[in-house]
Amino acid sequence: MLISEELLLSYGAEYENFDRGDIIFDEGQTPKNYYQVVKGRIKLNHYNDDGKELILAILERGLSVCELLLFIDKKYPVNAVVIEAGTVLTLPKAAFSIMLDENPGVSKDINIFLSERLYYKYLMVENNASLYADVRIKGVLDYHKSFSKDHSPFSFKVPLTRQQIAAMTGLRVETVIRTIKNLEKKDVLKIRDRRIYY
DNA sequence: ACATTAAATTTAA
DNA sequence: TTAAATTTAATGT
Repeated sequence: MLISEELLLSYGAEYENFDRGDIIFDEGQTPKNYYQVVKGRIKLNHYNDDGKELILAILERGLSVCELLLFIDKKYPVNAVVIEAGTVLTLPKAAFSIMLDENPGVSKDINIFLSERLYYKYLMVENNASLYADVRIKGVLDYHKSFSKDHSPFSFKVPLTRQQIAAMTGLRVETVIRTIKNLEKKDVLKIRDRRIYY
C-alpha cells in the first residue's frame, strides 16, 4: 500500500467502483486526481498509428495510477483502463498536495516508490530494445516478479495473459506463446493450467 | 527469426 | 452462451 487508506480518507478521498472495461482517464486529459487501487487491476496503454496496443504498466492493489503527473503540469500520455473490476480511492489534486505538505513521511515514501518504478522502467526499456523475443519476455516477467516477495524460481504466478505480454513487449501473441514454450523447455519457467510460473 | 492470416479449441464473463 | 484468450499450422518478409 503506497499511502494508507485512513490517511487518504482523512483528506477527503472517496471510493469509486469500476467494472471491467471502464476508463478512469483518457490520453490527453488533464490530471485532476490522485488514484490508488484498492481492488482490481488497471492497465495503462497507448495505441500507436497501426492501431497496435502498447501496455506501459499494469497496476494492482496498493499501487497508485500515474502519480507522477500530480507533480508536473502535463497531460496524461496514456489511457487508464480497468481490466479487472474493483475499487479505486480518489483524491483531488489540491487535497493531495496539502496532504504531502503536512506529512513529510508520505512524501518520502512516494519518492522511494517513484525511484523504484523508474529503475525498473530503465530495465524494461533496455530489454525491450533487444532483438531477441526471450529477452523481452524475461524483462516483463522480472519486472512483475519484482513486486512479489518470494524470489525463488517458479514461485511467482504471472498475472498476465499472453496477449498482455505481447502488448508490453511489442511482439505478436503467437511469438509470445512459442517463446514461452521454449523457455519452459529451458527450465526458465513452468506452465501449469496455462498459467506461467516464474 | 518473427509477422501475418486463418482456423480450431479452450476458457471466462 | 457469446466473447475473449489460447493454441497450431501454413505462408510471407
